[in-house]
Amino acid sequence: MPELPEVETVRRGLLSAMEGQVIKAADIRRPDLRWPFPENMAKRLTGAKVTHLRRRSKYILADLSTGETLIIHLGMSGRMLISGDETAKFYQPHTAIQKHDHVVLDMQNGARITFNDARRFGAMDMAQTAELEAHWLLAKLGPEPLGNDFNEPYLVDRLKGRNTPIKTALLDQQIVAGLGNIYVCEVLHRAGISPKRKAGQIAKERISTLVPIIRVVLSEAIEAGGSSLRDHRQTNGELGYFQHSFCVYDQEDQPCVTSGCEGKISRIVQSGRSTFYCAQCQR
DNA sequence: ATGTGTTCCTGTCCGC
DNA sequence: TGCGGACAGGAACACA
Repeated sequence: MPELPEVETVRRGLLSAMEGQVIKAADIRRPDLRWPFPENMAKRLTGAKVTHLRRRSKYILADLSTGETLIIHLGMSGRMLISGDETAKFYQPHTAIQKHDHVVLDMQNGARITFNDARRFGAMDMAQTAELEAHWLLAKLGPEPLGNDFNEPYLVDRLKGRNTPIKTALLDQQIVAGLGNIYVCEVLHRAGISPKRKAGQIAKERISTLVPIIRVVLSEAIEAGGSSLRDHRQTNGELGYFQHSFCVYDQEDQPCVTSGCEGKISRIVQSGRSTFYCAQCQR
């Protein structure tokens, strides 16, 4: 799925078509994604103005004039595509419904937002905006990696005593919210830390280096429009291009790009997920 | 409380 | 070509 940079790319792409605009009609084409859609979702969306379009971790949050917020998660394969937006830099005409188009929002300004998700690991829910932070999907999330609450003392403290590998710890959304498999691999490579090292056994000076590296990697990826491997698309259908900057992810058997390193990228499996790293320069 | 493995679902790719 | 198995940007859940 989209990790934080991909979700942020999608949010930015949706801004001009959605923020400040009224939802004219909502077509909910099946009863559920990962979970059932909320009661009367179409009715609750119709006629509402989107006052703000925000992001929390990997969730897109559309605050509505009705006092509710639409919560959107893209899962592994979710896309949001815009058509019919006259103000768009790259105009896309409407197309016929495609396979796996599950939700279609028609805006008063003529723009259409289509949520497409082949694997249906995505989700949508609605909640009172004032009570959003208590929503079960959001309540336990850790701090935003690009925000001030995520800092060196915080991370050192949260990893203290943890017996799980650092790779697994950084994937834990309760520790830091927004990293996924790609960016954790890339971050650990830049930090020169082995993904296998127990989180609680890494010197605090080394843990501290992770904070700025996480910020830089995510920021660079957002700048690049995210990473498109299989599913991720920007809202105009364009690919992201951060995948061309991968040092380790999906680079099994490639030579390590660290200057002076003679190593080769390995793939291992941790907690059921692929980890890519260089055993030579990541210790 | 922490750590690990399974599960949801569809599509694609690789080897035989 | 066809078929089976592995694998895919996530994360809730069940269990040790």
